[in-house]
Amino acid sequence: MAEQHPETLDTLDIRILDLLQDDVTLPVAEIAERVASSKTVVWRRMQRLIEGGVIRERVAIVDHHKVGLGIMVFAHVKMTRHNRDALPTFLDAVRKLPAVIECHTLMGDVDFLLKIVVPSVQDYEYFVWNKLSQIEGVQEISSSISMSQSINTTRLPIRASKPRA
Amino acid sequence: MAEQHPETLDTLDIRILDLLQDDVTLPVAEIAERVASSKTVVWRRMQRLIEGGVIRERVAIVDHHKVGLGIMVFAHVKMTRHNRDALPTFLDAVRKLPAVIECHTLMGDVDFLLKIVVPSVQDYEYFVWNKLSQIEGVQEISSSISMSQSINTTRLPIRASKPRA
DNA sequence: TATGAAAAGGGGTTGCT
DNA sequence: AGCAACCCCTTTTCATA
Repeated sequence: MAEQHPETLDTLDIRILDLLQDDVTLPVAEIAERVASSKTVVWRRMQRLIEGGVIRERVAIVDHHKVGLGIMVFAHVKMTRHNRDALPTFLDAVRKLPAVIECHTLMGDVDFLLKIVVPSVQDYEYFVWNKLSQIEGVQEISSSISMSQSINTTRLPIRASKPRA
Repeated sequence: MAEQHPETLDTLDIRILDLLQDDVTLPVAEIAERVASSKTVVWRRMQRLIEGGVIRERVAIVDHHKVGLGIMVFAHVKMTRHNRDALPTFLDAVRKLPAVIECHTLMGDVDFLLKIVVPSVQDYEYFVWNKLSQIEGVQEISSSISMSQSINTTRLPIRASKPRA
């Protein structure tokens, strides 16, 4: 397991992150102005946030409609009961499918929740029959098409970390 | 409705997007080298992609564990049948809840799928009772905690747009 | 009209105080 | 922590095909 415990973030860190979560292209000087601090301080904080892995990555977010990936689907995948060894196998297999942009292990009876993007419903049908259901140990797949994403953000609501109870 | 039809993207656009989806901080010169093109050409393409909205935004992705938002939950929300006017109300209300980072309208009987991040299970309990279930028209909420995110990327698998059939 | 080169400007980065 | 110099990258302009 990687170290993923909360870092100690003060108000300044949080305000910097708030801005960066909206726009990484903001000049350091402007961030400094907005958070009422200095260029040097903000720059050093940003380095710490990046090196400490608080900022995992800085990326371009692409509009899925604009690139012909109009269909977004959530697929609940249930695995056969007696083959728990198949879980890593499933993850390896699913990692090779670039249409799968999220894969969550859920508590409860549904084993995985996948978020998938494809060009069309036909493509999704193909994907399910020829890719997903072919993976060993997959027992049941139930799919829900997302008709619209009224909220779809990468922005996390960061607050000052509470001291551990 | 905003124009969201696929743009015509050639191989060069796609290769640029592939790099930018991983790292927006790459210098134009280096992108040019990697895609075997020139600085000027790549720069102009990037401008078009940004202005055309293909690149929706350029953001910092924050590790939710590192900022104390260790609990990620998917909530299926079912609305009361006879109050379809409540849908926009629901969306407005949910937009005011920063813990909700995604809200999808699904086909079928479940009306909404929400992705929510909170510090702890206790916070989620509070969130459901005092926020989510208080919204008018909400009939039923069923929640699944994500135990782990083995895939969690913003990267879309972009291919050359097929001509419309 | 699209490209390449090169100049000009701004911002990131570093070292010093 | 602040300041300032430096260097690199972005952005613009201009010349060319």
